Amino acid sequence: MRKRKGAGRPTISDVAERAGVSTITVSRALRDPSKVSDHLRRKINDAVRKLNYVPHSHASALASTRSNVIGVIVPSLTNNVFADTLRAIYDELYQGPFQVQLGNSRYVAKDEERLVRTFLGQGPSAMIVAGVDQTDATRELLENAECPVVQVMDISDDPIDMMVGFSHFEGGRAAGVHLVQKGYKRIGFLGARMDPRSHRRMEGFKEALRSGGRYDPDLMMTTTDSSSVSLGGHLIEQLRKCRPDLDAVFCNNDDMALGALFGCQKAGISVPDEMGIIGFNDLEMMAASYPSLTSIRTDRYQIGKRAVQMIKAVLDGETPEQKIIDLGFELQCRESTMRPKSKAR
Amino acid sequence: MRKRKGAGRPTISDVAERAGVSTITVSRALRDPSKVSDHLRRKINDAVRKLNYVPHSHASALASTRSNVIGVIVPSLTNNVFADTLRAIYDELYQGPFQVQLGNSRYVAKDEERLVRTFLGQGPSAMIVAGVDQTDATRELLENAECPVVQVMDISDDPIDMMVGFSHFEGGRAAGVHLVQKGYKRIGFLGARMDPRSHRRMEGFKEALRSGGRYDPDLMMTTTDSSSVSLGGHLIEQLRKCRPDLDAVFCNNDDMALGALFGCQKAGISVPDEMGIIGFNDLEMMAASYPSLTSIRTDRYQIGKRAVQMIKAVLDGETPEQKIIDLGFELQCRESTMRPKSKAR
DNA sequence: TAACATTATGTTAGCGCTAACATTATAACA
DNA sequence: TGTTATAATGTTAGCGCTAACATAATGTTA
Repeated sequence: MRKRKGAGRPTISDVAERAGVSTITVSRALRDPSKVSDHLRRKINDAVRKLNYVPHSHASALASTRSNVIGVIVPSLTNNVFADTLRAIYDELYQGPFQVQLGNSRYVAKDEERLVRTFLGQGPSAMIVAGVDQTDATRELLENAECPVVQVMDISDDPIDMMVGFSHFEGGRAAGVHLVQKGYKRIGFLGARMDPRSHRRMEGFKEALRSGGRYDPDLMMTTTDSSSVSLGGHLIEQLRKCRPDLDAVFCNNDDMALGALFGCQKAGISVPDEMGIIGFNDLEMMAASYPSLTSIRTDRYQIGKRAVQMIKAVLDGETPEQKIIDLGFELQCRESTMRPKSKAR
Repeated sequence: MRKRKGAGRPTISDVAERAGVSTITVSRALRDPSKVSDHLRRKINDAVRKLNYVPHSHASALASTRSNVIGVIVPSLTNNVFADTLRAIYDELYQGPFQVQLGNSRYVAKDEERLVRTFLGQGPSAMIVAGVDQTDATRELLENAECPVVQVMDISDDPIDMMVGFSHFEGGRAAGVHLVQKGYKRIGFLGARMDPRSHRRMEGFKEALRSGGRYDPDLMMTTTDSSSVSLGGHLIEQLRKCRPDLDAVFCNNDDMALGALFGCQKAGISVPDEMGIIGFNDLEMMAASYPSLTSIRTDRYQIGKRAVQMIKAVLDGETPEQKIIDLGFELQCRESTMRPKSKAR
């Protein structure tokens, strides 16, 4: 006799038998209780509890051609910026039928493409991807995907489907304007792991310096190394070696800014008097450091939350009033750019 | 006529038809190419590429009663400690058939239980859970799970199945021994979010102080607030208010240690002369700060890597030579505990 | 060359669930 | 009261894949 054994755990028919109903009634009772009479629903729930029944999600996905999986692709698992957004996504999805399928592209476009392909292969309910700089192939895959797609962290005027983020260019520009206004003269840029978002921040920053008459290409220092606190220290040391008259830096992100602060302290350079420092993202530590560090605050948690809310709305059949949500940013001005003799105009 | 439409994408029979073989041959060619002749394998691969075929993982999981999903449950998505371990898990699983199912228990035992229940409902290939302090119900679920289970980050002598981690008690003790050896006299503890692992670190620390004759219960300061840099600053300020003679602290983790450093700098207290500071985990920033911060280095990445390797081995039918892997830790002695007039014995 | 082992491929049924239609019980109405 | 709408439940087939067995093709040995 040809028999397969299954996983051994109770199935929907075990529940049905025990409750004295058909399997489809159990199925309905679990997915949409309103479709089943109180009487049977109670019996079914009893049976479920007795048997410790858990629906088999793969079977359900196969039969319904809906997976209740939301694919999320981020470029880093260790970067706090994405961690906050991820946390929001998980929080927002905690109650409810959806499960997260998380992928780490490690800032490699080809890896992202591979992940998108794999995830789409599972017929996800929705996709969330970081950034707006997908390869053409990835874009095409996502455009043809039959599910809502949200690009997060960044915005552009050409969404695949929906977007939640803020303008990195404007964020960079705000940093530049701030340093110019504070009266700093020889203003540099420290950039690690120059991904597309960092590039746009740098471009915005440059533009601000240009309009302020403070742009000096020699002071723009970038590397493809991944960002870290120690790297911030090394880069500012290096930059100061070539250009000892440097008097302010905008750092790619907060780790670098903290590193730059330590680098200055090590070299006996006073912050903010001899060196202004501004970071990006405003991680929690920025307010707690001594001196406290100026940064551009971004609301990563809110980004994740709104992305999920948009997805839920679309899956519920609603049409979102806006496809692009710009959450903006906010300059947090702290001690690290508070020159006593500020030349604010 | 009764017809269902499916998801519209190519199925294994489309590939089979195009390649002129049966579906099972396609299935074999994809899962275990060695079982199919070169000739057919080539034709099948061509067809796969032409049709852009991606196997339907749910169908596969259902038919084979194996899901290729590895469930991972961590208490925090934003804590760097788990992020490193997670990254290792993803890296190690990147090539190969396995997919990660990630859950965030947010340090709530009941949430962990819920997640374990849900994950087991999908028939995972393996489970990785953080810590050794599961509820009885969670333990029972995992013990009865028909898959390998690895508890990570911590170790005990009573594993559910397998373990990779290190002794937090010993880590705490090492910190205590170090401060005593360095000649500090009034040694405190700053602990945020006192989860079970932090508790064990504190207990080890206390024991070291007791044997060194330096234990003072009034100097042990804990809170259930989640740890942060600013909290480290607040706590040390508070502790010093009550006990101005405090001359060293062991911090729960590195964020707190960094905060304590900033707190001291703000108050004009010199580190390490007037205050020794030691953290836990040795995040990257600890070496880069000024003064650099002493910490207990733990290899979170390795923990994740080894956990996955153990799982792979077991799934390949091997029997691991050891069920408990103690990866240990390493004291990184830096400036923050380098008293000039050290009274090392 | 017969007898048997080995390898490559195929046939069939079923994994656990739900879509689509079918049927029956119940309410609503003229 | 019979007709029809509505709600509650059931029957059947099939989602896309692979386990288990069956068969055909090839190799190996005495």
